[in-house]
Amino acid sequence: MSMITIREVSAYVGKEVTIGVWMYNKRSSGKIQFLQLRDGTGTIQGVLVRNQVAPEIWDEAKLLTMESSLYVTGTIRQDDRAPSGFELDVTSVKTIQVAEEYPIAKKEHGTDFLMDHRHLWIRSARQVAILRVRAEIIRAIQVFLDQNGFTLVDPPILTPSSCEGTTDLFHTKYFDEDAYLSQTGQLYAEAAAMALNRVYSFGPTFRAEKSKTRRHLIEFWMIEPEMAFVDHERSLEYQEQMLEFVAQSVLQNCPTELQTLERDISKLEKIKAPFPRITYDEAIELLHREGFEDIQWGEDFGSPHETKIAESFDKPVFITHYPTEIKSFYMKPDPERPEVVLCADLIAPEGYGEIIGGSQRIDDPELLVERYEEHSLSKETYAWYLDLRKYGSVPHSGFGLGLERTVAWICGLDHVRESIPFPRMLNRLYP
RNA sequence: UCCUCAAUAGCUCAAUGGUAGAGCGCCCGACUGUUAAUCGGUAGGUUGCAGGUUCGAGUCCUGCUUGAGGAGCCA
Repeated sequence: MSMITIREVSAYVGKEVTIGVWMYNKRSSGKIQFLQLRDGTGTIQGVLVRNQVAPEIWDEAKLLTMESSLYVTGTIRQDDRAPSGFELDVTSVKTIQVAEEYPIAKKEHGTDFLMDHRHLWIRSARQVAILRVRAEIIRAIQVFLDQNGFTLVDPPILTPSSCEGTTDLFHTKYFDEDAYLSQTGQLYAEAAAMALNRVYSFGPTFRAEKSKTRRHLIEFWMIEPEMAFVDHERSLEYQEQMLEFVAQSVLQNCPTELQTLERDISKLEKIKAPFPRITYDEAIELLHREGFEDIQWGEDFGSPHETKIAESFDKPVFITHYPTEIKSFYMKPDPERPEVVLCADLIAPEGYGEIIGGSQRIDDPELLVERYEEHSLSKETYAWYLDLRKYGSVPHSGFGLGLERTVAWICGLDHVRESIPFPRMLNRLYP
C-alpha cells in the first residue's frame, strides 16, 4: 500500500492507497457517507457504504467534523460522476484530530471576518488557486530573467534613509542610529548592476502611506531589474517580453487554478509583446478628448485617468516621457527635451493600474548633484550613490514590477489583499 | 488627512418609533449517489461604545470606536 497525495491519484486506479487529508465537507445519508477531502494538492471524494466497511470505521467517520485531519485508506476508482474523475472507496479511516467547530462556513462571509481569519481562509479552494498562481508568476519571472542573463542580488531591508524621498517610511532604531524599512531596492540594484551587468532584486518593500484602496498594501513585493549599457527603449522591450512570458507561463501551467478563479482566459491570451506606447503628451490629449478637461500638462495622473487611458487599449500600455518635475530625482532627462524624462509607467488593462514603473537613470555626476539639491537630499547619505557615477559611469536603465498588482491582474481579483498570503494593510497587522 | 457608507445570533442579513426574526452553521433525528445534498426538530441576543430626545429607541440626534469603498500618494 502506498502513501500518496491527491495530485497523484490517476496513477493508482484500482490500487489501495493512504492519503493524509483534511475533510472540508461531508454529505451523508443513513447508509452512505461522502467525505469531501483535500490535501493541498487537490480534492477527492471518499465514499463509505455502511454494509461494506467495518462498523468501527463507519462510526469513526461519522464523528469527523469540518477540517478534521486524518489518514484515509481506500481504493482509487475512476468515476464520471466525480468532478475530478476519481473517487476513493474508503476502507479505513485513522483520525488525527477531530476539529473544533470551523469558523469559515460554506456560504458567504464579509471582508472583515475573512481578513481576521486569513490563516484559515487560505485553505479555501479560491485562495489556494491564487497562491499557486502567485508562485507560478514568481517562478516565471525568475526563469525569464535567468534566461536573459540577469543575476539575483538581494538588497538590504534596513536602510539609513529614504530611497525616493517622497513617501512615508517605517522608522525603527538601529542601535543608536535611525533606520527605515526599505521602500525600494533600486539604488542598491544600480550599484550591483555596475558589478554584475544585469541584475534584479526581489524582496518585500514597505510604505507607511495611509492608502486605502484595492490597489495598495503596506508591505508588498517588488521585482526590480537593473541593466548596465541598456537604454530606455531596450528596457521597455524587456518589460513587455517578461510580462508576455509570465502570462503564457500561467496559461500553460495553471489551467485548473484559472478555472477555479473563473478568469477570462482570452484577456490573458492578449498579453503579447509589443505593447502600445504613448507619450505623456499624447495621454494628456487623449484624456482631454475623453472629457477629462481638468488635467493640465505637468500634473500627474490619478487613478481615474490611468483607468481611462488603459480602457483605450486591450493590452497593457506604456506611458512614456513624463514631465521631469513630477518624477523621481534619478531619472534621466530626454537629451532633446529636458523637460521630460526617459521613463515609462506600464498601465495594466481592466483597471488594475500601474504595475511597472521604470526609467533610464541619470549617469552624469554633475546633474545628479543638482538633483540632490533640488530634492533636498543629503549629500552624505547619498554619497555612495554618486560614486556609481564617478567610477566608470555608464548608461543604465531599470524598472520595478509590483508583484501583488500583477497577481491581482492575472487572477482577475478585485483587491490586492487576496494576492499575498498575509496582507499588511492600513490598520491591519493580524494575523 | 478628506469624502461616502456600514455596525443586530457563530456567519450573511431582515425588522413604519410599538412583543428582536430568517437563512446558513453547530447539536439531535430521517434518508444507499450526495455535489453549497435534502427533510424535521432544539439551542443560540447587553442590537459596537457613551450620552440625549421620547410614554416607548435596533430604528431619531450628538460624540466616539471599528470596518468597507474612494480621493490624495504610489507599485
